[in-house]
Amino acid sequence: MHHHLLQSLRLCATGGNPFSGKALHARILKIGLDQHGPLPNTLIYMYAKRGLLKDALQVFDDMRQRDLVSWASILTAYNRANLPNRSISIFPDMFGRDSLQPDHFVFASLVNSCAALNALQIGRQVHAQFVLSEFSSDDITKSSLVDMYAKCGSLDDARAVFDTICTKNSVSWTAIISGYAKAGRKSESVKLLRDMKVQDLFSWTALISGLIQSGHFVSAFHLFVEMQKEGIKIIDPFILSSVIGASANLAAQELGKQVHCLVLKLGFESNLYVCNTLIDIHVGLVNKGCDLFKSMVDDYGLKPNLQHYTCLLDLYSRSGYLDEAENLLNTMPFEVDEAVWASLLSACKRFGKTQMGIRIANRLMGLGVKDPSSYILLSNAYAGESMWENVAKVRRLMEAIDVKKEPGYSCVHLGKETEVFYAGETGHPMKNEMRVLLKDLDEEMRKRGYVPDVSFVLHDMGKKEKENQLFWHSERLAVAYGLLNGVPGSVIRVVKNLRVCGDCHTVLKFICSIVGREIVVRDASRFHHFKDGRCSCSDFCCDMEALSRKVSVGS
DNA sequence: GTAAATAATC
Repeated sequence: MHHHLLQSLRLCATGGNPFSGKALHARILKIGLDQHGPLPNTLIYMYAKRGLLKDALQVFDDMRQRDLVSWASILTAYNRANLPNRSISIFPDMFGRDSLQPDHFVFASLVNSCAALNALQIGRQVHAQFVLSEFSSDDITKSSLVDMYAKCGSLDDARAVFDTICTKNSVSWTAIISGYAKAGRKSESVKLLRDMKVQDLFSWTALISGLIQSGHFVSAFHLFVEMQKEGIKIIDPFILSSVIGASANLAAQELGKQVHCLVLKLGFESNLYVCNTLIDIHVGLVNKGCDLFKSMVDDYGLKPNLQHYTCLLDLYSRSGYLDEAENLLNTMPFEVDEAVWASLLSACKRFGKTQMGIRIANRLMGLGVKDPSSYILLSNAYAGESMWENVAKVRRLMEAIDVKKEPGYSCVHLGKETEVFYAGETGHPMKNEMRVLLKDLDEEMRKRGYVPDVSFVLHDMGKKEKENQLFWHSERLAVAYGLLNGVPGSVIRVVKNLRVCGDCHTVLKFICSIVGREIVVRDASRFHHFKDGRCSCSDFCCDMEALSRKVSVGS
C-alpha cells in the first residue's frame, strides 16, 4: 500500500500529469496516512519538484514532526521556486523550532541557495559549519561549494575545495571549469577540460559558454568545432543558444546563420532561449543599421546617397526583412541597378518568399539583365513556381545576348612559367593525368561529404552533365596542373578572371585539406586563401558548413 | 529497510 503510494508520488514528481499528484494527496488524506512514515516528506518533494511551492509549504507546516528530509525537501522547494533568500531566512527555524542539525543533504541545498544569491559571506559560514560537521567528507556538498565559490568569483576557494573532492564526477568538473571560463581564465579552463577523463556535453558547454561570456569568442568557436569532432552529441539546446549569442556579438551573421541551420537540423528551433538569441542576431543588426541610418539623417542632417540605401537594403534582405526591403526600394529617391534587385531576388529564394520573388523577377526582367548570375536567379525563381513560359523567355534572352561572352579562365603560376586553362578545356597535353587526379580527388571529396551544387551551372542539361560541367571548371584544371607540376609542398597560386563559383569554392576547401597544400586564388572580386579545409573569406562558416553537413548525414 | 542534495543557455 505505502510502497505503491510512494512510487506513484515519485513518478508524479518527475513527470506526468500535475493533477495526479494532487489526486494522490487527496487519497492519502482520505485514508488518513498524511502523517504516516515517508509519505508527507515525499509529498513535499513531489510539490517541490513540480514547482508548487504553496502546496509544499502547506504539507510542511501541517507536519506534526519535521525531520531532516522535510527540511531538505522544503529548501529544494524554495530554490526551485527561485526564492533562495527564503531558504536562508527559514533555515534558523531548523535549529529553533525543530531542534535539528543540518546533514549533508541540507548543506548542499543551502550552499545552492547561497550560490544563487551570490551570498559569499553566508556561503562561507555554511562551509565552516559543514567542515565541522560529521558530514564533512561528502563529495556532493563539496561540489555545490565549488559551484558556490565559482559563482561568487572566489576561484581560489573553489579550486581549494575542488582539490579535496575524493571522487570527482561530471558535476564537480563542470562547476570548476565554468568558474574559470567565466572569469576569462582561458588556458586554465581548457587545461581542466583536457584533464577530465570522460568529457561530456555539460563540461564542454560550461567551457564554451563561459569563454563566450568572458569575450573569448574565437577560441570558443574553435572549441565548439572541436567538441563536435570529438563526437559529443548536442542533445539539448544550451550550447547552441550560447554560440548563437556569440555570433550576434561578433556580428558574424554568416556564422549565425550556419548555427541557425544546425539548430533547425537538431530540432531545437522552438526552444525559448535559442529563439531569443537568434532574434538578437536576425533584429540586433537590423535595428543597429536602421538606427545608424536614421541618426545619419536626423542627427547629422546628411542626405543618404545611393550607396547608403543599397547598404540598408542589403541589411534588410540578408536578415529576411524582405517586406521592408521592397518597401524601401519602392519609396527611395534612387533607381537601383541590377545587382541590388538580384540580391533581393536571391534573398526571396532563401527565405521562401516566392510571391515576392516573382514580383522582383518581373521588375528585374523589365530592367534588362546583363550579369549571367542574374539569369540563373530569374530562371530558378520562375521554375520554382512552374512558370515555364517565363523560364523559356529567360533562356531566349540568354541566347540572344550571348551570356557566355566572357569565357572563364584560370592561370596557375609555377615559378617562371604560367599555364592558362579555359573551362571544359580538353586539348591540353596533360589532360589525362589531370583527369585522373581530379577524379581521385572527387571520389575522396564525396567520401568526406561533398555534394556537387549544380545550381551554379547555367546551361540546360541533366544533373550528371551539370556535374561534369563543374568538374571541368578552369580553376580546378589549374589547381590540378599545379599539383602535378609544382614544387611539392609549395603554395599553389591561381588567378581567375571571373568570380570563383560556389561549388568550386567548396571543392577547393576539400582539395586543400585532402592534399595538405595551401591554395591561393585571386578571382575577380577578392583573394581566397584555402588552408586546412577553410577559406580566409569565411573561416568559421566553412567549418560550420562542414559540420552541418556532417550532422545531416549523421541524422 | 523507507524519503531528501550538486553542474551548462538568453
